[in-house]
Amino acid sequence: MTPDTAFLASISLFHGLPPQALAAALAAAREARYEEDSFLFYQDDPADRVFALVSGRVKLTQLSGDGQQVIMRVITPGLLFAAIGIVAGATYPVSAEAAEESGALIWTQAAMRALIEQYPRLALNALAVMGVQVREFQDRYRELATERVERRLARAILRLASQAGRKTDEGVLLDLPITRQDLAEMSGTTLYTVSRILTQWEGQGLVHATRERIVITFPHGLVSIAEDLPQRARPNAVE
Amino acid sequence: MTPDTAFLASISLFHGLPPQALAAALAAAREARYEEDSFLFYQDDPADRVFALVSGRVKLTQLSGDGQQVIMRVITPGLLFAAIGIVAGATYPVSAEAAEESGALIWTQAAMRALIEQYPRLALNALAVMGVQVREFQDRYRELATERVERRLARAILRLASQAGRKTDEGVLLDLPITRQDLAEMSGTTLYTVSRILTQWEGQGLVHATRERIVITFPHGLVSIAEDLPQRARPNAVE
DNA sequence: CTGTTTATTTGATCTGGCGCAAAGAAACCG
DNA sequence: CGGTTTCTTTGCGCCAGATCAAATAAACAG
Repeated sequence: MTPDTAFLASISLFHGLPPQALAAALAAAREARYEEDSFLFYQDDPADRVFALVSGRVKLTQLSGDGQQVIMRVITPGLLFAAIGIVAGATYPVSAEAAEESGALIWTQAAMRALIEQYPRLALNALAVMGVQVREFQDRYRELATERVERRLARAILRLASQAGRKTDEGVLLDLPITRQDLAEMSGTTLYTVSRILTQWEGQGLVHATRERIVITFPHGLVSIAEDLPQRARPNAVE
Repeated sequence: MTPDTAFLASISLFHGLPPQALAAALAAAREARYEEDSFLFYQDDPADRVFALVSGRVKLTQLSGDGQQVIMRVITPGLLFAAIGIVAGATYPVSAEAAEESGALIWTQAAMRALIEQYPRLALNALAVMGVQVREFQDRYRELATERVERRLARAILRLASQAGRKTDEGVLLDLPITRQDLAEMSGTTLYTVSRILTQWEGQGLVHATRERIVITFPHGLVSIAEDLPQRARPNAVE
């Protein structure tokens, strides 16, 4: 499970870099393990490190003044996060919590800046990574401002499926433990509403949801809801 | 009104750069004028230029599939926007529309990349600019997911005041024409609700709102609402 | 196996704020 | 200046979805 340069090459931050750059990056990183429910860093901590997940799952959450929590992203292996740690003087806008036993590569800000100095391409890659994030949050912001809960939930689940979906004979399993509360925090609603919508989808044969486990049995149906296409029920579904 | 290097130095992208870098940047830019209601670029256009506003006002808006519009940012002179244009292969996530007659400096992607090559510090500055944006949208996303309309509207108005507020003897004037519809699109609600809340605030002596014009007569009251402090009405307000 | 904790469902109730309609009111234009 | 356009207000009905309460149900600890 010790990461190699091939692993690094799969991380968007390192795309297009020469082998010796990958080797240097690997040498500059340190690896750390985190047990379930432990925190990698907290919101408002000085952002002085950059992370890449090697194994496990990490949730990035933001807390409001009155204690309400929102899940910003779920990190799966191969993803870079806390990229803001490259920038001097910043603080983390979210907290990072291991949803299960996890391993991560860590670069200090100094190490990352030294790498950038040597391989300026890294800075452009980092800009691209940030750009994707700006876009994603603008999109999600608009969704939240203009769209119904059902559609937002469909999108949240499809997003999860795209990064942690595993094909089984029953359908696409979301390969991470996820509660109704988590889904609510990802789509800006309440666990009650999530529960009701899932029950309804279950009746339409779109998903099979049990405790902390979601299987998408008819992905096209969810896509229809997310995109607002007309027909929704699964063909042959028992109504 | 022709911008000089002093103007460039005030733009966050160019912070800490040596004078000759500013001169080079100025030489690499071209200036353009836009009349009211004209578009600088459209959402989903290839992002191949970076802009800095010299004069006027520009609205960055995002349109959803079914035609609903959201205002992402209001750009005032001295602000950099469309920074995503530095990154190869991206598209603009928003449209940019001149809210009044405006002037902007424009760098092509090629020009900007050449500058970065020469002054790598630029890349780190660009990262910082993007980082601020990621944070801002994450914050606003959470607000939208967890907070009431009244508070979101208070925040939207205070945000506008911080970048386009002008002190008058009546209070802080939002120095740009802004409709109820605009405010609704900035805070994720409808123009009806905005109108009602403003009327209510007017009664509490917090603001003075007329056609396309907002004066904050008791800023502390708005802050109280934005931060959820207890007392709200203006002392001596006529109820 | 049993008690406890954590997650889920479901009914009942309530309400913030949306959407419509219609009537001002201010700006704009020929 | 008179007609038109644009912006704003306000009453009214309504409903998506939040909130509350309580009953399962699944996992877990000892």
